[in-house]
Amino acid sequence: MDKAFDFRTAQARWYAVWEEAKVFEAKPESGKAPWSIVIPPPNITGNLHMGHALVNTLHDILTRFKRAQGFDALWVPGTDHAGIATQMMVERQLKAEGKTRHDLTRAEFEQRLWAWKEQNQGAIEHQLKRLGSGVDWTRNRFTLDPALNRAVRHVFVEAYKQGRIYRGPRMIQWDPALQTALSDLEVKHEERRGKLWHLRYPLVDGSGDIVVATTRPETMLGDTAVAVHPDDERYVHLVGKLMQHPITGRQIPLVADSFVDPAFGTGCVKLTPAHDPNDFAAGQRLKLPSITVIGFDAKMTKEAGVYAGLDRFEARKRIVADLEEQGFLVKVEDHTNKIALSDRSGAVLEPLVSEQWFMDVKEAAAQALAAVKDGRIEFTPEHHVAVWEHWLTNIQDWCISRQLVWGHRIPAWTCAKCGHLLVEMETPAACTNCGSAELTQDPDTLDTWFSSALWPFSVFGWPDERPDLTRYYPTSVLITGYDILFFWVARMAMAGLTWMGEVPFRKVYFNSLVRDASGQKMSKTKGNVIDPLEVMDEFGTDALRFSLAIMAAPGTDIAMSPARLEASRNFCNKLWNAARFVQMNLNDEVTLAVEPELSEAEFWMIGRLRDELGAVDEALEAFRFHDAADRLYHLVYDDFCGTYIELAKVQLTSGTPAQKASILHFLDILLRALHPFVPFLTEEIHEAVMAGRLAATEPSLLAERSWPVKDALLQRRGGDASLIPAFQEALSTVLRLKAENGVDPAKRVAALCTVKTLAPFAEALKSIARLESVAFVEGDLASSTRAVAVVSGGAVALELAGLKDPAAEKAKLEKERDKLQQELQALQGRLGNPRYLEKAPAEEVEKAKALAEEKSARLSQVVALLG
RNA sequence: GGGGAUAUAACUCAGCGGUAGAGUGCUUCCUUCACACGGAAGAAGUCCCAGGUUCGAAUCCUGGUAUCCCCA
Repeated sequence: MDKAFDFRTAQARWYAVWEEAKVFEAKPESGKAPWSIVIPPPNITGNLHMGHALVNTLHDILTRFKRAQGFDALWVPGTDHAGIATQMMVERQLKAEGKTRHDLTRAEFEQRLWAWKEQNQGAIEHQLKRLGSGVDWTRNRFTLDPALNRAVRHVFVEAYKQGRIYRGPRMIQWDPALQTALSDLEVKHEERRGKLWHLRYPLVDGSGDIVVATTRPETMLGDTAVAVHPDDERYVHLVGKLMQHPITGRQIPLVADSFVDPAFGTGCVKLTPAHDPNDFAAGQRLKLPSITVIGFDAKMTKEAGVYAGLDRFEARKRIVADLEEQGFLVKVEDHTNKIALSDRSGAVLEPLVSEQWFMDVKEAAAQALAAVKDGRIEFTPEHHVAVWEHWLTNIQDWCISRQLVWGHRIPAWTCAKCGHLLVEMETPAACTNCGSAELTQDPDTLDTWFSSALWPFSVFGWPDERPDLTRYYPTSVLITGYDILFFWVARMAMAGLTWMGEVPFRKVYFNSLVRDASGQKMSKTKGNVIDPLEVMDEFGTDALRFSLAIMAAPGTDIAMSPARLEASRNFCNKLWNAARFVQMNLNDEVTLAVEPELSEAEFWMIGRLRDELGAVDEALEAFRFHDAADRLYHLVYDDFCGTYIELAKVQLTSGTPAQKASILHFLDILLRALHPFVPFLTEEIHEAVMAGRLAATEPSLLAERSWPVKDALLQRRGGDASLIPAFQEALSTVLRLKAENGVDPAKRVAALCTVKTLAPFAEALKSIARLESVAFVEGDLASSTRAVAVVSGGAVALELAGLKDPAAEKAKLEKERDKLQQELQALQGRLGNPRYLEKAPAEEVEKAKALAEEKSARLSQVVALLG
């Protein structure tokens, strides 16, 4: 083995080997219990970023863990067609060629889109492999696959028949830049500094004026009323009167509706049902006409008269100027208002009435809500339940049609002859009403999330009955970001419950956001993006994965930093070198089949492994990835390398095969436990160390070996393992005395110890602390030629002749005495409190008593040394 | 306007009723038979503030303050 872990070699080799051995393929015939998870399909436009790296690392850890536990573990991969994002990319490409999509036929444009998909899909898949993601590539899916299209059509047709999907004119959020409708979720509200214009509307009967306040004067051309609150005493007597519109001259009534906020502006608002969601609703309640003055191109329509053809913002300026000139502008105030922006294009959205397809999700929402409330779906962290509840109880119908080409085409046809609407699974040849063959398919496609919602069952072949579907649905776990709680998680829950009659996943883990070292969100404009691909080249994939895992505390964002990555790289190298040390001291006789010889150090190590791996197991089941990784880190660093190998060095370098076998076993157990976290490193070590030493029944790939928690060796108990902590204390105390007294670490001095039980560790102490001798004696160690310190159960001393500084020595002891006295006082205070003795658990009291005794013993030792 | 989260060592964060923890950084020392991507010793914290519950609170409750996120 090389002196340092060469992650480049390991990363390049193993993925192909695992794939070749079909390690990641589901084994439905295996007779094992199924465990399944579906990937949150990355966009085909995507490149691996830290968010992907985190989600997929966690997926991979769980999947490898479950596979090792003996489940038939399946991780289904796939990619998402990402309607808007992809179409934007291709349109940009066309623009570079000096064209727009309208220069192409629909078929030609579609061809360009597919070509782009073919070119780019491979990138993200390759990057997932680099990360080590053990997905079942034989089950790879794409959201526009014909099979998945069947699922989409099936749902659309069935839902239409049931009345859950309908078409109609509604007010929707229109993106003038992308020329499509959006759903409410794709809208971002942003605060902007604007104006509040106060406008005078004269009453027709000449009895005065009404002053309305508006943030959007350009829409006034579409006014069909002015509204006040029905309880507003200032205006109630005027309700029903007519006003003359200051620009159009049209006569419009003053109406009352309780949606008006009397405190806003003047308490009078103009009503423009065609251009504002509130006004649209009020217009319907009050049966007001609706006049559209802004078109889908965001320009003023013919209805806008002299302003027709102007851009909406230009029209605003002109209208305000004209009003001012004609004396209708009362005043202008500064005003911050929330405006609706497109999450995708950033354009200011225009609320417009438009003929779109909608899905009524009220019933499904109620089901999804119930599933979380009654525990059929469990959330980690739990607090997302509150958000889930809030959203699902206030849910609106979902606008599912998009004026895009890239996506699932809506399976609806209109008959040119009789106007009949057909919604069908298969493309109809003739109108079912009049028999005409002149049918035109709806040009629109469905919201990308429509197909994503079906993902947990469409990937298994639904609506067809497939063995995979019955075996792997519902999936076991979903891991995804909380930012798509509504977009995706909620919709999958609703779809699963509606179409499968069963939740799509039993547990949902919401992963954290990956931020930069100072906790800032990563963004290209800030220039603080850490690219996982670069990290994998610089620190290694295993270091990246381990860093992500050890920081993945549920509910807390991850601050990724080079320092953390370095720590993980060092950890990988540490494990590598421990393995290297073991490997270089083995001969062919040492195999995992050899019965290990166990002594105190081994029993101690077994105890550590048993405790910690048990905790790792629990942590993984509860999605406490950071806890699991942290325990493994310390198990390797402190316990295995720091303590055990030091103690077992003699056995390792010159012991019997039986003695070496125990060390080999421990390493084997650690490799199996760490494999889900750092698969490349551990597989590489496994090959270097375990090849030829595995039992014939064991798989030769670590990726196929079992989870070590139930390993027979870990069940062994015996020996006085509790001596090890005492030994560690004695050792570090000796080293401290050397350092404090300025003794060169290499200088061999004589040591004395009053803790007789540590006699068996004399040789270990001598060699690790580099002492001349260790003598076990009784009585007081105090002497002017010795540096002395108290340890649990006694004291240790170094013979230093003239080297030490008596004053400093005394000060140290006095400080320790004071501290002990303080601690003892606190403990005795507690133990002297009758209410404590009465109410605290007996176990606690016992612990406090034992501790008090220990402190007291130490204190008398210190006092004795001080003379 | 409504909802949620977070405040712990210089930095980034664990812990979340019973004696304050990690990684990094810092100080001092060590090229000792795997590892300087290493080893050893050490310094460093009114656990945001104020009340309350409790034998006992960094940990639970209430109210502040600050920061962040989501929804309208």
